[in-house]
Amino acid sequence: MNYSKQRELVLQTLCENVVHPTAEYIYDIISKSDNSVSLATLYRNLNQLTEAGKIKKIDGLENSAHYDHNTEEHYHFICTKCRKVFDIPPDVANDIVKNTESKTGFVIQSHDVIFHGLCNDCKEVK
Amino acid sequence: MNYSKQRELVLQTLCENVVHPTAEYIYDIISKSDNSVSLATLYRNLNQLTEAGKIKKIDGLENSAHYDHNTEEHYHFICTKCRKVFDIPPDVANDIVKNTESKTGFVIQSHDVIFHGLCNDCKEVK
DNA sequence: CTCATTTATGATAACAATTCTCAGTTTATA
DNA sequence: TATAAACTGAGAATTGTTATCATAAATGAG
Repeated sequence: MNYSKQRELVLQTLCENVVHPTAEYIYDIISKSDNSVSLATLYRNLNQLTEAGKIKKIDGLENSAHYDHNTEEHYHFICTKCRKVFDIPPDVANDIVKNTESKTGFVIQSHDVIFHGLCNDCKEVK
Repeated sequence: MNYSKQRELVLQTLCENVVHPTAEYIYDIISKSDNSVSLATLYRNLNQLTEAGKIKKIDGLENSAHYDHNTEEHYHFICTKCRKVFDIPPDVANDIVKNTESKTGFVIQSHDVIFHGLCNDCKEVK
């Protein structure tokens, strides 16, 4: 993978955002800055960075993929009301991989956990 | 929800298939039979049945949604080689909801777990 | 039964997210 | 500093899914 200004900018933009943005969101942020990255290049780079393990793609949330600069193992929670995405530490399901492998015999390469529900702000309001 | 021949057929086709088919797969099967259901009706009915809790939609696998007639709590494993989808019993992560709720304070309405890896057939072959 | 209302259907257009194509540009390297 | 490899932008193409709308089937009160 060669260096490119655009890829650098994509990665940097993702890292600066604590939220778990979609491609569209990243595109909007970059477009508002002085620089710019075309949509095709943005998607290409998100895929390449994911492939290279430098970022993580989160599927299964709404219609479009979200991206995460945090590549450490962790899970996600999406609030069904405000739609915000939160990180969940992996120790809520400590032996999930070991248990599944021993129960099935399958080899597990990765796993994702997505919770849906109400975050602390939204659960208060009726 | 009124009765309809088409919805009945969609549900029946899904139940007869142990695999976790996509809309396209169901459409192909139905199309090969004497009856038929238009694509629009198929999607409409899959959504309605999901809404009514009679089937389950599985997001986060590949590009398109898969559907499951098993509405009991369970997880899924997709083989990265043969692309087959397997059921995983929920007891591989017994207290995952309780742990997450007590750790975060969030109210969890649902959660999904998806494993990626090699199934028993595919792990043998190098 | 039979008409009115509601709900469902098929055909197809529209849509959103993403990928592909390709000619031109940058980057790395010999 | 020339050459090959990798990257880019613009926009067309693809894919999965939803919306539109005129017609048809299901329901249910009289």
